[in-house]
Amino acid sequence: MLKLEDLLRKALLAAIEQYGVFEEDVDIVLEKPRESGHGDLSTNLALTLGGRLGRKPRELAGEIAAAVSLPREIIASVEIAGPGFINFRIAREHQIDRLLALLRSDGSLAAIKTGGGKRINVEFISANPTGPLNVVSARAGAFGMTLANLLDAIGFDAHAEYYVNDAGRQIKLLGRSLRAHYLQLAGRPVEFPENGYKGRYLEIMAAELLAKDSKAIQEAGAAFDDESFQRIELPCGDAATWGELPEDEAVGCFAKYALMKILGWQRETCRRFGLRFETWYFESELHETRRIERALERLKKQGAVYEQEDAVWFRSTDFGDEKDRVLVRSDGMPTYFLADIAYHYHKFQRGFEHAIDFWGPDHHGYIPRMQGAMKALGVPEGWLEIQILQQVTFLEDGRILDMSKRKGQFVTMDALMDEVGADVAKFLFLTRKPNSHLDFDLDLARQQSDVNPVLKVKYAHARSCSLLKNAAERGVEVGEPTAESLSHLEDESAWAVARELVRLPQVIVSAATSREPHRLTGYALEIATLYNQFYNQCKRILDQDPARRLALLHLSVVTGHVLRKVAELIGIEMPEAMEKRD
RNA sequence: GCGCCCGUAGCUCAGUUGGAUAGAGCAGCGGACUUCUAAUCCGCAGGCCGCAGGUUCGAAUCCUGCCGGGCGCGCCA
Repeated sequence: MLKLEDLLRKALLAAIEQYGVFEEDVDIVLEKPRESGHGDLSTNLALTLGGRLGRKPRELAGEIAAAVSLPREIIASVEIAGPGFINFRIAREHQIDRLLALLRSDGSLAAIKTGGGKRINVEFISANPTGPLNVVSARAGAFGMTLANLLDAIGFDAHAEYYVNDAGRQIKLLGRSLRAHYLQLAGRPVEFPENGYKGRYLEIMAAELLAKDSKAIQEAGAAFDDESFQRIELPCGDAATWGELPEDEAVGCFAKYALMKILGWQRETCRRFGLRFETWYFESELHETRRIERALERLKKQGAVYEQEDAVWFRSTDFGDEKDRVLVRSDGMPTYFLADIAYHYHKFQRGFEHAIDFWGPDHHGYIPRMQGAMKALGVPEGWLEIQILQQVTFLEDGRILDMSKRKGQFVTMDALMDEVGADVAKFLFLTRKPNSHLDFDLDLARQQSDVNPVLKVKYAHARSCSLLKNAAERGVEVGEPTAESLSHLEDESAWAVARELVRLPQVIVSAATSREPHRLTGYALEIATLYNQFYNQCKRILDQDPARRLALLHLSVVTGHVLRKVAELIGIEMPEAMEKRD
């Protein structure tokens, strides 16, 4: 695909030299016209050039079209149309080559690997470890993972990362909350902490701890066997004795236990959702390795810091923020902001050439100060890229669900997967672009019916598989598609599928570079629709004469391959058969 | 009040980074099952692309100003 565009660009450049226009003067845009009647590729070159040269675009287009020289076996026709578009129609032989190139390991999907193996860090979800993962994290999960997959697909080395805020007030509050639940269950009067976590999960956790005690602790700890979680350590002793400890110490033990349990849940939820994080980065590590102080020192050295009213401030107004921000509170505690600076600075030091963060819309006001801090630390402009994922509103019975964690009334990511399945959820999240709000109607998603676009895609895939299976059962030798077999592709509906299939490399590149993974789902749906149309149009493929039959079967081979490729990027299953529904 | 995001069919949203006659799904109406799996397909109807200016060959897309909605504006995280 890209090679073809280069060829056209070169030819067009040669054709416009006569007007004294050279490569550096123009940006030649080639795109697939919306209407297939307008050819396979189109350029607006004459339109943009017309104004500059003081010529009528349509006339100019005619001249350029006449001057452009292209090999016949690649470009079948060059036409001018509309106000001055130049439209190219790709020769059948070359379209077939492109279809075949999709299947080759050194083909068009290899050609888009232009990232040079550069390491890119993609951080997403990073929810507080104070409860089970909330559904609002699911969208970030789907986007982050798919973007990481896309970056890998274009030749980068993407590194999915989860930041764990396992230090600070929230954790203390978590410990106090669990302790209160535990003591209450043990029949001891205790005041529940203000703003404490009241979710059922903590009551259950407390009950389990009360019933099984050290055994529960051992079990929770045993869940962490891999490297990322070596920081997780068992709390001292057993729960029965924690109640006797001074409150501060007891809180520490309860907090450790709660953290261990909750991280276990969160990790399991991510696994179930198909999210593979290469690193779980713990905030506590930043404290232990003194990176927080070191980041502060560095900011001080740059003169970006001052003291006022016992607190330490970052001069973020120097970097376009609306006010300066506190780094160290007057009680001597570093703020979340400072820890986050240290974390991102360390991310930079770890050798990533680029970092992408996915944040919720409630954090957008945080961007200027974070970017300001990176700049102050000498991190190159643009190194940190922050993507804001807009809000998801969940609807049930036509009403908006309140997702507040604190009130203990929330829908978990696990509940979502129980209800609609991971694939449906992922696909639906990825049908909207990142910066538009998403209404997720649970009643609708629960229906395993045709309102679910993902099923349409899966069905199209299963259909292509069953067609091939039936062919085999009838003794038809299918084998691999070749230029010869596909040369018998005649049906217009089949070519409509083919033309869409060969766009795959471009779709991947554009989805990756624009950070808009939702283009993948749209593409998959388009393929499914076109394939269904084709399937309806070309009745009884297996009863056709052998040459045509083989061409259509081979088109199905490529279709299946492309759908699986997209599914792999999105992280969903593509079944070979669907259960028959009556 | 200031900042960010959004405003496209009755509903939920796409719109290939400024292109040709603005699309899809659902809902509505009418068709196609002696089926290679109908979870499908075909047709009809549905639009002031929030409003008003501007930029240019050309704007749903870019700029400005309004209107409407969401979110944010802590020594919280």
